[in-house]
Amino acid sequence: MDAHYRPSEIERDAQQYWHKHQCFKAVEDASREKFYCLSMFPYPSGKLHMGHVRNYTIGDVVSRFQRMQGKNVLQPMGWDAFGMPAENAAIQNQVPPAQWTYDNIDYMRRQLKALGFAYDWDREFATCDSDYYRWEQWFFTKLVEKGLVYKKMSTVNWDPVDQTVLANEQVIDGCGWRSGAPVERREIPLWFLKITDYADELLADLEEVEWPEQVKTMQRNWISKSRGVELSFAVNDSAGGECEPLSVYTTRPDTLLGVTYVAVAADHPLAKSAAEHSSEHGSELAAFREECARGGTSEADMATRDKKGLATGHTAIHPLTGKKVPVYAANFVLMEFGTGAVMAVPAHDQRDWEFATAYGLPISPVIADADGNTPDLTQGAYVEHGTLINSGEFDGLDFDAAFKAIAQALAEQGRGEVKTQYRLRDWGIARQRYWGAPIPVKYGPDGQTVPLTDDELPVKLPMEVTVDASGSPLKKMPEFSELGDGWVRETDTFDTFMESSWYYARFCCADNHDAMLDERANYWLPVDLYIGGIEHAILHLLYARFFHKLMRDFGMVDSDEPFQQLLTQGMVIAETYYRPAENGGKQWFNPADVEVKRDDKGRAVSAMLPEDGQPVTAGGIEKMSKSKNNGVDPQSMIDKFGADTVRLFMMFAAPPDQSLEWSDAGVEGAHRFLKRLWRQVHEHLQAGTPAALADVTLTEAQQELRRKTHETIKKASDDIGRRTTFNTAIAAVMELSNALGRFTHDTDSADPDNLAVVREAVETCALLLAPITPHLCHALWQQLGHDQPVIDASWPALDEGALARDSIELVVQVNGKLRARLNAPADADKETVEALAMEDDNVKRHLDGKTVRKVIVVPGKLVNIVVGQ
RNA sequence: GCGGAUGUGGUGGAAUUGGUAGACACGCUAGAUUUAGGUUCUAGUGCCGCAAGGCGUGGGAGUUCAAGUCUCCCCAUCCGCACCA
Repeated sequence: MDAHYRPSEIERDAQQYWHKHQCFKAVEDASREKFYCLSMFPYPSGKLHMGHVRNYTIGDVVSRFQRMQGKNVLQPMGWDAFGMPAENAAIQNQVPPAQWTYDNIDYMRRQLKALGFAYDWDREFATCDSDYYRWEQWFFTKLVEKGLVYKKMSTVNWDPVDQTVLANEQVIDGCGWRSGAPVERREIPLWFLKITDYADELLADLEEVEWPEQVKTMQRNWISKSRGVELSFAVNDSAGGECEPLSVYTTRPDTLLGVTYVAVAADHPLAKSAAEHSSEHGSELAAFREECARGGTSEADMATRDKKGLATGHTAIHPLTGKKVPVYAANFVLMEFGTGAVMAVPAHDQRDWEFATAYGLPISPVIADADGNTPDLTQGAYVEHGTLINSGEFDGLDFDAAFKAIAQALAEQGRGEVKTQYRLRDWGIARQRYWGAPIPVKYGPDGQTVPLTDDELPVKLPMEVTVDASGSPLKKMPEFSELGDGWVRETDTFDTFMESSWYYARFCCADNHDAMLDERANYWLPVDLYIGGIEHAILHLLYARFFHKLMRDFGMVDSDEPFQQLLTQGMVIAETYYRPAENGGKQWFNPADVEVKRDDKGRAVSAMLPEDGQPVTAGGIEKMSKSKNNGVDPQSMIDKFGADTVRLFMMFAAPPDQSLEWSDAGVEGAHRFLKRLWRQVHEHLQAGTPAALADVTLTEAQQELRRKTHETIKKASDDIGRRTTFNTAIAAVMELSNALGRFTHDTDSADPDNLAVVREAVETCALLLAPITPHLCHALWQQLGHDQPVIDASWPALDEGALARDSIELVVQVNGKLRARLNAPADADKETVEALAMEDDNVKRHLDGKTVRKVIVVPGKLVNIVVGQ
């Protein structure tokens, strides 16, 4: 055995072995328990970043662990290949998006292979392969048949200079990112999927999956089912003429008598007609509407704007009292949301209160506070439920009774009804972009809208294309869009969330050219463990769950949920450094190029660029990104230390669901540990031939090392298998390695009996680390004389007998403060333990002159003696 | 603005069921060995204090024999918000 750890050779050899023996090819086998482990597939943006490495290392560790548990494991990999960056690269570098994408895939595939991930590469595909998206197009036409698809007008960001639709990401401070022109909102007809039809089931089935509670909560809040009342206000214009009644939804019908105004979205038809017809408010209102139409469409944009409003001049008639209240147009009411209008109760809704306060509108309380008094409304609204006041016949009712009575009163007049509503909106799936799957629809000369038939599919995306910043390229390609006889193709493409909503199922049968899915999907699905970033907690995961239910309802899968267990991994973050730039912005420097000075405690005190000797400013620890130039290239780390070191550091530096701070020193530490382990095995093999463990009568020291070995097996098994806290599993193996070092240091290392116990310990290290550092363990296992490769070895078995102890350490507290530690027999009863505690000198000193009031004994842990004066 | 999370030594983190705060690692200090395949080994290292001891898990209150862990309030940071993926 080589005395030195040489990762590049070891990793090459192990990877060649796996490749030659097709170790990771997954074959359906009904007689074996399956385990489908899936990591979120990457967008092929160029090269892997550390976030990918982290994500895929977690998946690989679990896959290899489950394999060692005897499961039939499937771990596939593919490419989420459609999306905007390919178009942006095309504009910048004049490279066709397809070429750019497939080149990136080739490079990133090599990187994944260099990291030694146990993928079944036979199942690989990219979503931009027509073999993949053809099924998506086919499925879309089936959804149309089933009535789950419709077209409606929707608001998009319009760049008036580039004459193109912008994504929210491309809107910076209300302006187009390329043109810099203020963005306008525009209404265009778009395709939608009826995800709201499945809202109830999407809520209910969250109970069925083993997901982090926080993710389930986020999804519940996103769908947000509420019970309320939809009611209508009659409306008069400023001249007293009758208008369309105004429909609003409220979850607080109990506060109906506290309505002092009504607010509508600026783009609500009522605001529009008021702007056009009202002489008094018209021009002012038109200007306000124009102002509201500027800027991005994202909800965060809208909600953080200063709350502004303007009276429309219209009045609404209170449906129960007949009282007249003003109708305002307001920028915080969203047309997309509900009816685009709200009834305002400033006494009992904080946002209404703030608006009323700013615009001098009346605030009238109708709910009593907890003491039954009129609530204090000087500092804000009173939003709790309570007993009704100032509400005429409804006075004295509590929330439930008032809800019922007021809903009934409205219903009797035909002015309202109880309604269940969801915050969830239908899924807009049309994009005015080139690099996506074409939506398989054609339009006829007489305005017909017709989904394509099976024999017209797939609609292949033309690969030779000129992409520029203005508009959709497909629109400008008559050879694509013109079908003759006045028929034209839809030129919008699918939202890329469509592709990522069912790829996990396609991996089960990616080679089937005759069907979207086949029976193999039911062998592998649901995915047993799905791993990916927390940033996907809502949209991607919700859409994929929806798609799974759609496929189920078409009989393609028999499960209700796609992902049984979910692990949301944290971000990879790193320090940032910058200097003020001349244009007023910041020039960012990569941490690898910056030298940090530290004080004698290791605190960073200053940083500078060795290149010019001038200082740079630390900008805080942020997510690795191009914009902050704080990314660390995985490739350079693999080249320097090897894949195993990178994998080990990634898994050791933080638990998987927390953010992980990159540290060069930490990577070196991980590398050091692997070198030490290699050396330990090497020295062990040099020391001689071990006796058979079964024949050895163990000394105390040997027993202790065996106990440590089996404690480590117990902890690592639980940490990896149940808790998925790989960092603590690694720490446990490090402890075993330290114990091993002490043992060989303190005892005769050539003694065959000692060697027997050491052999068990080093083999345990190799097996426990095999999922994490598979190349190194492959080599160690070979060196330890095994014919069978470690990839086919079983997870080590726990010997409960080795864990036994005669005595344990107990802690003695006096009034909760630690005063003594004592050794007690493992099976000592309460009385014995208490007596032992009382005998301790230091304990006696703290009891001196005081009365013992109570003694608490926690068996196997501690004694707490409570004393008073 | 709304929804979700996080906060522990100089640093990353550990403490799984309310029961010894700081495992493991980095860094730092001292010593030894070696002088080059990113050395290795030993000892020390939460803070204050000579010590006894006291203090200590973002801040403030509370429950408990006992709180990093439970409850309430506050602060800071991060993620998502429907066309980034």
